[in-house]
Amino acid sequence: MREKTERVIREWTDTCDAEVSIAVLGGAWKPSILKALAEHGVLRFGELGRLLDNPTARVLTRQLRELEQDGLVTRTVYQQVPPKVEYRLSELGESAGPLVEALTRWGGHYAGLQRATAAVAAPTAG
Amino acid sequence: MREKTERVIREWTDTCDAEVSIAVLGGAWKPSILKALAEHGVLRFGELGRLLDNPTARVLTRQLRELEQDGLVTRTVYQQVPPKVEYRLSELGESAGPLVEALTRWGGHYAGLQRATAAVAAPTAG
DNA sequence: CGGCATCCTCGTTGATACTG
DNA sequence: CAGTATCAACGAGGATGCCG
Repeated sequence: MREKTERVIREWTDTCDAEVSIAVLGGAWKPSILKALAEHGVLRFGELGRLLDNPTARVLTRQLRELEQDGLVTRTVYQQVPPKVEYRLSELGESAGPLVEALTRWGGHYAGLQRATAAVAAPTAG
Repeated sequence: MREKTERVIREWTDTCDAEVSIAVLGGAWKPSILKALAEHGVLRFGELGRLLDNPTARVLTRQLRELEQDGLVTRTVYQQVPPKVEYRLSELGESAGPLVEALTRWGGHYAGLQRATAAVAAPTAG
C-alpha cells in the first residue's frame, strides 16, 4: 500500500471512509485505467497508453505503480526482448468496478446538466 | 461551476466521466461536508466545523465555496449581528448522496482489508 | 517496448493573524 | 460568528531526454 493511502486511512477513516476511496481512485487516469482493464481483461503498457489518449509514459507508469501498490492491479513482466509487460485487475481491483461505474454515471449526469445550463446561459455561442 | 470543474468536463468527459465526479467530490473534507449536510439537513458554518474535526476556517470556507460554485450546496446569509450563515444541500447535492455512500462503503471495505493485512504482516506491533 | 532520471510548474492544503 | 489576508510547504502532473 502507498504511504499516502496509509496516511489517509489513518487520518480519515473514523470521520469519512469516502476519502479513502478518493485517495485510491483519485489520481489522473486511474478510473480510465480501471475501466480499460475491466473491459479488456489484460492489457500491455502500450495498449493501455493508446486506449487512454496517450498520457506520457512517466505519468502512466506512475499511476500503474500506485494502483499496483494499492493492490488494485497486478503486473506481469515477461523476460524477453523486446520487453512485454501485462497489466490486469486484481480481485480488489474488480471489487472497485461498481464504484467506478457509479462515479462514471454521476459524472456523466453532472456534465450533462452543466452543459445544458451553459447552453442556456450563452445560447449565441453555438 | 468552478473553472477547474469546467476544464475537467471539457477534457475528460469523452474518455471517462468518473474524473468529473472526482473533480467535484475530491477535495479534502468535501465528502464529509456532504454527509454532514445530508444527515442534518441544514447547518451553520460553526456547526459544520465542529462536526468535521475542526478544519481551519480558511479551508472550510474554501471547500464550501467550491461546492457552492459547483452547485451542490446552497448558502443562506442572514443580515444580522452576530452573523449567521446556513448551508444545505441543493437538489444536485442530494443526487450525489448515493455516490458518496458508495465511496464510503468501498473505502471502509478497503481500509478494513488493508488493516487486516498489516496486522498479519506485523503481528507483534499490537 | 517499457520504462527511468531530471527538471519544472501549478494547485491544494494548511498555519497564523486579523476583521466586520 | 463567519469569515479574509498573507505566507509557507508539499505533492501531483507533465515535458523532455536517455536506456536496457
